Amino acid sequence: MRERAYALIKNRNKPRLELFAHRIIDWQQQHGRHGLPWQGADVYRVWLSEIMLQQTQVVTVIPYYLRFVARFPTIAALAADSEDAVLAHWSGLGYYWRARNLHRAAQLIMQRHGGKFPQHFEDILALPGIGRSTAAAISAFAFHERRAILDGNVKRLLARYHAIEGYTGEKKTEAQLWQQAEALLPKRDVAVYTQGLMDLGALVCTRSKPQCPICPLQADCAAYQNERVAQLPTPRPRKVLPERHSTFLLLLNGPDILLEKRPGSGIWGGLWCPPQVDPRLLSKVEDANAYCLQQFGTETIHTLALSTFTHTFTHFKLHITPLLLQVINKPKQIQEPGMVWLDVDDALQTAIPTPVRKLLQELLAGRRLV
DNA sequence: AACTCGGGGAC
DNA sequence: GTCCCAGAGTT
Repeated sequence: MRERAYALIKNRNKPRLELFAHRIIDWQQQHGRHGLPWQGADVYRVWLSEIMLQQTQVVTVIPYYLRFVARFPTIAALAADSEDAVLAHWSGLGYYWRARNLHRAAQLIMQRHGGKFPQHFEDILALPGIGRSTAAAISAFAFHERRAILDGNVKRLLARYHAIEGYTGEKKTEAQLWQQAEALLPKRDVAVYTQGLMDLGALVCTRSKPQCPICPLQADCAAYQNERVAQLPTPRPRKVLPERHSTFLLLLNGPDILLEKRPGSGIWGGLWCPPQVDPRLLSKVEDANAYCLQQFGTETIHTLALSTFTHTFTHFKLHITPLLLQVINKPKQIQEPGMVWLDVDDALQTAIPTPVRKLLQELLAGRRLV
């Protein structure tokens, strides 16, 4: 507290905008995060970390990041490998278009930029999966360029610091926040400053129970002065989640299960899933046998409905009823190229979404593969 | 401007 | 259960 007061007096001749950055940089060097695996790494690793960290917290990302760089150590290695291999290493992290864009961008870098990650902001921004904020973060961290980021942490921090009202996802509010983010940029030490903003948002200016007493911005934080910290930023408008129902057809032939590749766009794009069917098409469980015979040419000798569970997405709830179908044949001729019979153990190593992974693991644990 | 993309941590 | 996280792309 006394140190901060002294800092304010000591820097009284500095312009106020510069003082903000100075406090962030000072705080980062003393209290920020320094041991993250991508900090100080090459631009490929900085890029990868920024993509993985979109809408995903640091603790969740770290194990995925380490496995990913071990498997794909360079842009060239990433570009040369298959999309399936990339998705398999993304399996469970969510927002799978991030992985497909990453893979596509790696190939574009090989073509357009001779395998060297572009250094110019406009070229970085032009890569798929990289928007304004991510391009700025890469530019700041890897190239020490003076660019403003605006991620969830910074939005919350600035909304409080300037007491900006309105949902931060709203265009008008976001425009104000971008303007502030640009205005507050320091002339130098942009990498440390950017990391400081993120860390202060993640560690001190948290969504709930922010640590205002130890915050370096407390002295002139508008929300703190007005006792509006708990009310800012304005929360996202509430809305009721629509609900959908789906039956997962778990076709089992000995140790093998039938999976099909989902289309590139939409939920779980590019991932492998058991065939799904609208439960309204099956008036009774046995209807699934006829359905599978017609669709896949399989003859079922035993059918068992497992208990329904719910998977919640950002915009809807999915009620999943798994239907276990023991089949006695595995048609040689696969109708679609996007279909495959896989040993359940192998299926767990491929690109599957989390609810499918949980189902397969329960299947193995329950020894229901007979 | 409004929607669509997962999954998990924190509460 | 709710809310949000190192957001971007599409319409």
